[in-house]
Amino acid sequence: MLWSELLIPTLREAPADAEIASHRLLLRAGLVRKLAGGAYSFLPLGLRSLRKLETIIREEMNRAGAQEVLLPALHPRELWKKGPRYEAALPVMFAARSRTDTTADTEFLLGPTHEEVITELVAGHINSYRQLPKTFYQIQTKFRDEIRPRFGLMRAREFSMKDAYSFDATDDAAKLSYEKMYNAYKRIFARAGLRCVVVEADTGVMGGSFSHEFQVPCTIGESEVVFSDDGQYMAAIEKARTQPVPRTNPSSPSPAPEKFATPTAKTIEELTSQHSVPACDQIKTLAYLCDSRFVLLLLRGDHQLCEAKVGALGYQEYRPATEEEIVAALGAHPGSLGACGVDRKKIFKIHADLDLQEQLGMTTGANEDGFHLRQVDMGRDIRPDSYASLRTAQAGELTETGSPVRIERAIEVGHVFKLGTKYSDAFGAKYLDESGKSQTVVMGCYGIGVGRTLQAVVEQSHDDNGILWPVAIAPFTAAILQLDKSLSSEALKLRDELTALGVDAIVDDRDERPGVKFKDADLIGFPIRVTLGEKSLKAGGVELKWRHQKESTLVPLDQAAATVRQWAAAASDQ
RNA sequence: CGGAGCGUAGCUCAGCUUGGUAGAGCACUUGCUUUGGGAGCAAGACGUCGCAGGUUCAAAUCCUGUCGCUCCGACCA
Repeated sequence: MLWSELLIPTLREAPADAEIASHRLLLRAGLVRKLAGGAYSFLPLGLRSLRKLETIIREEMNRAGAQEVLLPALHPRELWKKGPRYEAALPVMFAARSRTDTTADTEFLLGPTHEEVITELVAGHINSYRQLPKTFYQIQTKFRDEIRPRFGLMRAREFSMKDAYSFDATDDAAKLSYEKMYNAYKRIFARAGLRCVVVEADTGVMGGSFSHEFQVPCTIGESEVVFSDDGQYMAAIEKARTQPVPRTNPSSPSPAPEKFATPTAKTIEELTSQHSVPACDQIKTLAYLCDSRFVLLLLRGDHQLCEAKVGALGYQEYRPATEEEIVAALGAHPGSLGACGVDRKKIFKIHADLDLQEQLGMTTGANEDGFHLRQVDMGRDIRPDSYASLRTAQAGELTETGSPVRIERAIEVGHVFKLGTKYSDAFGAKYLDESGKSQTVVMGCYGIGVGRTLQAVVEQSHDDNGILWPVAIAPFTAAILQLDKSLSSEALKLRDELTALGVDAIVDDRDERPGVKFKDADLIGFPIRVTLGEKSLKAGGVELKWRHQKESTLVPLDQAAATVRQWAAAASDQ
């Protein structure tokens, strides 16, 4: 390829609306351009990298026995209504109106993901255990009406995703499929030159029995991952469980709860400062509407609710109750709420955090404005319907084995779920087993954000001058900087030799000063730079230089191609 | 959806307070010089000042509305 023929609009200055390094670099290096919020065009160089990443993904999917399909982006609304998460997914789906739509609802939705489509397909075509297992994958554009697209490709409204779906006869077989995908993912990210960690994760709206996230630790990440210092424990914040800072639990039951006036204490902090009740001795009472029913969530005063864990209780939809709803159900305003002696007819469930189990001598709201109760014993006075992990882990707390944890931000590049039968039940994906009995197919699903992964590589691998692409997904492995017009035939010959050896190279044939070419090559970050100029020829050939190293190597012109190939091959083997 | 900020040339930004003929640097075109880390000189081209209304003799500038973008938060399969 000739530089002069391609559209490579590098920018000397960063566009003002790009905040993070990788976003700025993708724009400055001329890899992508924004069309609208959350919608990006890939320019020739950006597309080359994207395609290389997709190729890696395809190779690993195929190696793991998955087969590729291409599914529509246009989904009938009826299909989603038939599925198990229509209500929950509705807010993020773009609707597409057809001319023939007559009702208020549109007939079509733009697919945010494809479990419904693939399960419907499989339900219609797989009838026998002999046809299982099967794993399908697709790499294509998905649409999500993100409330707040940001950071370029990191969270876009239109984005490329690889999704795979496994279908198995039994739960054990499904676990095997899951493991295959899990291992394929590790290979994919390793080949893409990405350092990532795998953590236990929450299944969220997707549902299912367990899942793992592939996370790239990075300060601008939007996920939080809990790591233990001894390296034994890693988990998504939505899943993490740690031991709380201990409180001193009285050894014997309290006397009966005692009401006391707290006219100006509406918060945990005010109760601590005005009435000397440590936060850890308080019960925080949060009112939520879960699947339209009133639910109380109880936490220790010094703990924070982790909303994802509310979903893990089995609720599909949940939100904090409004003040009106709270007064109607409890008769008091936020700041004086408690679960003692509440009218259970108005309250569907009371869920308490694990760290409240068997706690004695707690203080909580009296459900009467301006009053609290002390000497509250969980088992005697509140009797929650369940104890579950509800709180957010905090840095410095200990794992079960006693190692302190820290919390780091990370970019979620992949997520694998063992789904179970949530979708196959809804779509009637059944098969006949060996004994002729009808069974439900067991599923798993496995996603990779392709554009996000590409950007994560840039975020993880750059310096002040630009990107440092791994050989595997660089737009071109080598850039030949032709510094003198007169050397055009030498440059092209070198390019052709490299091509013949399987190394893709771009020739910077522009009529630009050397400095411009060096700067642009560094900015885009081609792994290997080949400098060809009168000066280098006089010195004995061409200069070869790794993007990530300072020193260059002088190589005779006729050995240049072979040497570049060696370098590239060595890097790929690592 | 709450909070904050920004929309002026392809990019970075000034001008707005105090209304009076649209600016700079970079990029682009042409010429000359230069040529190993974002060259110099000269000449040139490039704008419905986000959009709509209003005030005014006169609006990039003041007022109202609206749209878009960015950041923080909430949300996130």
